[in-house]
Amino acid sequence: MSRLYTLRKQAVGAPPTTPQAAEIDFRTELNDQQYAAVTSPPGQALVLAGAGSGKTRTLTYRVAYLLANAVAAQNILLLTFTNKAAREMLERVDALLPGQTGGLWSGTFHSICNRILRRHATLAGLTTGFTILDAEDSKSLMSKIVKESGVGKRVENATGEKFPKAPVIQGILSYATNTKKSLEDVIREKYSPDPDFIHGVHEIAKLYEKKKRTANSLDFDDMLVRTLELFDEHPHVLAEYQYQFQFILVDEYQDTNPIQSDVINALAGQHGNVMVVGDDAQSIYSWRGADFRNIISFPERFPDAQVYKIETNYRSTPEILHLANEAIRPNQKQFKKTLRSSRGPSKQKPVLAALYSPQEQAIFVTQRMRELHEEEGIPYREMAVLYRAHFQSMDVQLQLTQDGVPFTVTSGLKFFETAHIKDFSAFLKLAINLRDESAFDRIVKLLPGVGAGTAAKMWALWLMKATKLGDKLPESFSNFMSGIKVPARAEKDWQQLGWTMDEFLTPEGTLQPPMVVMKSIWEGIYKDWLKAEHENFESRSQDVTQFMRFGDRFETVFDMLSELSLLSGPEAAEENPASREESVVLSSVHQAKGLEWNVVFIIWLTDTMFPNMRAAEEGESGLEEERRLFYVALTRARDQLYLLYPRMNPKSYTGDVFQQPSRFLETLPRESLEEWRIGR
DNA sequence: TTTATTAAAGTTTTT
DNA sequence: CTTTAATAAA
Repeated sequence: MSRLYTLRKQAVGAPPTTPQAAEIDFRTELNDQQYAAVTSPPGQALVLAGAGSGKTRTLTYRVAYLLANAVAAQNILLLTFTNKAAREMLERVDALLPGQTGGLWSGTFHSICNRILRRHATLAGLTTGFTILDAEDSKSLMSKIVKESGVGKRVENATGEKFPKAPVIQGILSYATNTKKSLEDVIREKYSPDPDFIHGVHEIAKLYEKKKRTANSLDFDDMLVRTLELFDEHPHVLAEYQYQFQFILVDEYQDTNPIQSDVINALAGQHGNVMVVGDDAQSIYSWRGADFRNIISFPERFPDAQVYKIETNYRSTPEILHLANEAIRPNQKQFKKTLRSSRGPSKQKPVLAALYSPQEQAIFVTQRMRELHEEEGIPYREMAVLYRAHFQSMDVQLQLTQDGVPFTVTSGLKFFETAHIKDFSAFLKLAINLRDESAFDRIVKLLPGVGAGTAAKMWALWLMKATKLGDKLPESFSNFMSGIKVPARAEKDWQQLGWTMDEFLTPEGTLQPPMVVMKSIWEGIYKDWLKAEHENFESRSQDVTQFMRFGDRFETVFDMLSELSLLSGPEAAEENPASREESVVLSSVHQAKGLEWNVVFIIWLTDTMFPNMRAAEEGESGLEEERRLFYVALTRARDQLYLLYPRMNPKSYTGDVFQQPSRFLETLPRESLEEWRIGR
């Protein structure tokens, strides 16, 4: 006879009992609204926190509060938008309650799901060494499928219209997955209602799915999908996690999409202790399936939910806040809330300036930054340039370089996405997952005389051998590889590669630690390839050295790779040594979410760029999202804000084009702005 | 048939 | 600047 023995519910509402808890005075360190949210009883809670209102602080103290009330760290799950946000929050909790966060799970949905899948790889139909396809990997896999299958050609012949390219198909599949809509609906809505198209994309999707399974690899969306499948097929696994995560906290809830919502619901299970924090006005990821109505409908979906509002803004000057409030006002769909500034009036009103050209805009930004730095002593790291799209930062980058102002770009060229770093890590990926087609392709195409055709033939052979081996490491890579034919001029390199990969193995037949493996790759083969391939060998080899330093932190190649693929833009940039120095930040508005600076320049505020023309064409909902994005941009600034746009856009072939100022600028109250006329 | 080279054109936002 | 398309060469 088994017996159910229930542990008493942790008393969350009870006064602090541990000695550490006594040291945190929650009442005085938080304002009334924050305090109410932090001390919320178990159950569902929605915290609506305006921009700059101490959202992170609230979440941090909530975690501390739970810990202080004898909730064990391993019973808490903290879901954040970036891994960096998770790390920072834990550091802050650790400052409040030193050494008590061990065992707490935190990170993005993707990293948490990845962690779960690694633990139950076999149950999920994978092997422990499964690899992750980043956006580029899955794109090239997809285009390979389109070419190989001939589906594109066939559909084009049948319809006379162009078949979508790999990135478009990928976008369609991903959107369908994230919104849980049917593929058919999404194609109709986003592309074409033609049955030939729908059928074609379906076919591609199937082949793509099959290829991923054969390759023992997952793309980003798969991490969530496969976790949910795992829970579905193995209820005891789900139960284990439901039991573990007694308290779930979700940051940036306004940007969660239906599939992420499913993950939350699955984990919350019976206890339902879920606190979600967000701001509907800052929902900017609808194109990734997020729906801000999620946050608005939360109280309806969970009738017992407590709702807390946090409305005091500690970040911005009243002028900036007033501007932001006015900017978002035209949006019909929003929670009404009044953000009050806790600060006194500023000495510098927000500035609006029209520049003649993008170059002049860049000169203005650079010159003003240098002034603020040299005359007012504002550190460079306290200044940022924000824009709607990466390419809009090019002029500024050029000018900053010319004038010797140090800067970091948090988007665009991401350290881990540069060709040489991806090449380098492909060796590692292949070592832990012999079936990784993307990695194989990448490596093999580095050989002289090997292109797509030869690579495909080699892959067929390789896969057969790997399958025969059954996911174990070969005893000798060189033997394993010797049976595969390569073109005459690649022969020497191919052999060398085999010998190099032999060095990956320990005498016991397991994989060496990351540093040993990476040294082999570098010394054994990649150094020479890189030297032959690129002129700027020096800077690229420094990147590789930096990458090896990153890898040295991990005990196994497994750990290293699973972390690697999940690093997002801003955090990946931090691995780049240049970014740690004192430097100005250039960032897309999306990536600036959750960050703040003393001085913010928003550039390219013209009517085709911001709002983005394509988004504006989507109608009112598209425009509202652009407006929220503008709101996010404005509320990043603490003290000084510069709104800039060029009057003229010089294009190479059509000649100069006049620019309309952004329609968002028209609704701003003039009395809160200072217009600067720019002389030359 | 496959690879290497050269010319041309086009760019939202990202875990 | 980066990716794709067209052409030359092996």
